[in-house]
Amino acid sequence: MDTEGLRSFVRAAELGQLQQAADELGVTQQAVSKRIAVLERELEVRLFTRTARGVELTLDGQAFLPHARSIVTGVERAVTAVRPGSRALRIDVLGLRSAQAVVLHDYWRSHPGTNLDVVTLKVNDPRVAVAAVEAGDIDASFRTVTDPATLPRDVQMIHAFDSPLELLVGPRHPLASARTLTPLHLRKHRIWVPGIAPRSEWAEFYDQLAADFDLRIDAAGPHFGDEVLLDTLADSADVATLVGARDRYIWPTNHDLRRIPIVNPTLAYPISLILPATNPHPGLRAIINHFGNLAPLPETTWRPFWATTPRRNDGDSAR
Amino acid sequence: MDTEGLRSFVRAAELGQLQQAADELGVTQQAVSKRIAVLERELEVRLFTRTARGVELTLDGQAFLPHARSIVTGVERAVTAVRPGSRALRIDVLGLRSAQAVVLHDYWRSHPGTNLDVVTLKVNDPRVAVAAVEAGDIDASFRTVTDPATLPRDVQMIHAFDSPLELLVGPRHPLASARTLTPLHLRKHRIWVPGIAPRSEWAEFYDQLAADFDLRIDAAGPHFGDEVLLDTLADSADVATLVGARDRYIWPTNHDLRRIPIVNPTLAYPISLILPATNPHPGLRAIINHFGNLAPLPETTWRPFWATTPRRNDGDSAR
DNA sequence: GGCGAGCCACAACGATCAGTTGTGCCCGCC
DNA sequence: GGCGGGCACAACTGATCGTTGTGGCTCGCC
Repeated sequence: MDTEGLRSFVRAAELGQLQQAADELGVTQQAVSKRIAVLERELEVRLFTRTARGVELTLDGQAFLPHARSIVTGVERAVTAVRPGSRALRIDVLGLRSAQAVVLHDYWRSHPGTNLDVVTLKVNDPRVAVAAVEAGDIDASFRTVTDPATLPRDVQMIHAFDSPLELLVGPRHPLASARTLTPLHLRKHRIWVPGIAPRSEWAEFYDQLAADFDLRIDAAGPHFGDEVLLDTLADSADVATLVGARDRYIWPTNHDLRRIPIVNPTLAYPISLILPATNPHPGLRAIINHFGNLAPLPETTWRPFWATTPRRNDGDSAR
Repeated sequence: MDTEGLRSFVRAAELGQLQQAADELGVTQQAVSKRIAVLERELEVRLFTRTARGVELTLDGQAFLPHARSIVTGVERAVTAVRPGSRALRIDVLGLRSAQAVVLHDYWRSHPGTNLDVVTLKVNDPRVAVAAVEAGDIDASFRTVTDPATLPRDVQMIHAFDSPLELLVGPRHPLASARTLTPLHLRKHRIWVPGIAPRSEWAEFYDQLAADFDLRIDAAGPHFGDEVLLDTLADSADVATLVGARDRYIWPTNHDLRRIPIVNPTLAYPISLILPATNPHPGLRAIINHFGNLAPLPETTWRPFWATTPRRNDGDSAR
């Protein structure tokens, strides 16, 4: 099916004449007539009744019209999503289940019609993200560089929001029945956080966390996928892991895992946003404002060093 | 833009290989490669990075994919909407602002995903609606035949719901400040209901209403459109009209019109549904059940004769 | 390092199709 | 009856689609 044919059909239905539709579309009347005929042959249905003064929708045509309209507008949206220069707001997230994606989804649901495209860089390296922002391939990235001094002049990083951590354990784990936990409760228990690249910001985060609270965090080892992780947790009586409270990890009900909030202090993973220092995409401002609507964390919240030292270009510069 | 190209793109993106996508789609790998190339040329953007083991989405490809998906599913929905035999539930209403359309819209919003097409027959004659139901062009019609005996054997009419009437007046009308009215209050006031075809069920309805309550209902004269009607009402100190309480007539705020409910007795226009007596569209049952959720009217409600005499095949036969 | 397997792109070809011009038909209107 | 507006059919041409054949590339294996 050809979308030009659909566009012709929609315009012809709206104008009631093939002739006018043809003029608008910059083709001959015969071409529009042919396009409609092709559409009708494809659908094995008559879309218009031809009259002396133009065309009129049949019942099938009436039923088809709204669908055709939505396809045509869908095509327009699809084109603007990638059209260089005038493309939709494009933001890089770590994964579609991450807290970042959840927050973006919340924003999008409360702002229907926003032209927002959520993508994930193939290379898991904040420097690549910075380069992509600098090059304009993406408008913003939810990644973190722990040393803001390494940012190019035309790229800035701002604090987006904090993601409080929760303990995720299986039913046989000794902490499984707790309603809340403090970091001190986690001592001596093995916390397994697979798939952390060495020297990444998560590696730094967990290193600091382990040092500050004397925890046993096992951040080495490969990650065989969420399924394996969840299966392991469900079966184990002594392994737990940490997840973001806003993450949307969906596990099958048969896993019977528990999420237990950690308080006194709350442990926050700071989510940053990398964006151009000058002329960011206009749609970004509303999203950054949206971060302010998220439930704030307690004053006592623990954060890694790079979120407690002053950040370059924080806050106002993006508004 | 060709929707087959979009379908190929979607499948290739999902499978990560043009080859596999080609096999599934029943064409050669080269054809899929070409389709993608055409798409890329059209969008002036690279959608895939080609690797030795297949293809991988670029950022632009990631941004484009969900849009392409929605277009492809839109095409499928559009086709099933008109495909004879397996088409969407198609219901004829008097107009998109009528109470019937509002109730259908309510239903559709509370049952997302329902394949529902709302159409309007061009010829405003219940006999045409009956014929269309009989022929299978539509699955049901919100029209009324005042004499059920005229229905063919394989077509039935059931009572759908009642639409209580309200008075619609401009600010200068003497009844404009009333909060509710009884039919007796309407005596001596001119009620203008344009566009009523002689001998139609509305003509009968208003004739009976005028006779039973001694009202002055002017149901003759052509209808020049809702805009003219609303303009006239807004300016006039002595003309009023009747509208259904569930209708969704949207008027510009500058019209400053008032809707005044009529009670003691409530005046109900009965909305009927014409549908096949045997094997109605399976989706109809849920809609008919939905009518039961509407707020019931008082026992004392006034109705025209054809709604107070026993109706053929009422109620259970449709369940 | 060489080689085969798997995958994608380019080339050439035939069939089909889209759009153009020219023309005829139909209907409503003067 | 003649005219005007609008749509459909016919014939033609250039573009396009899908096919077969082929080459280049990368990875993994011996």
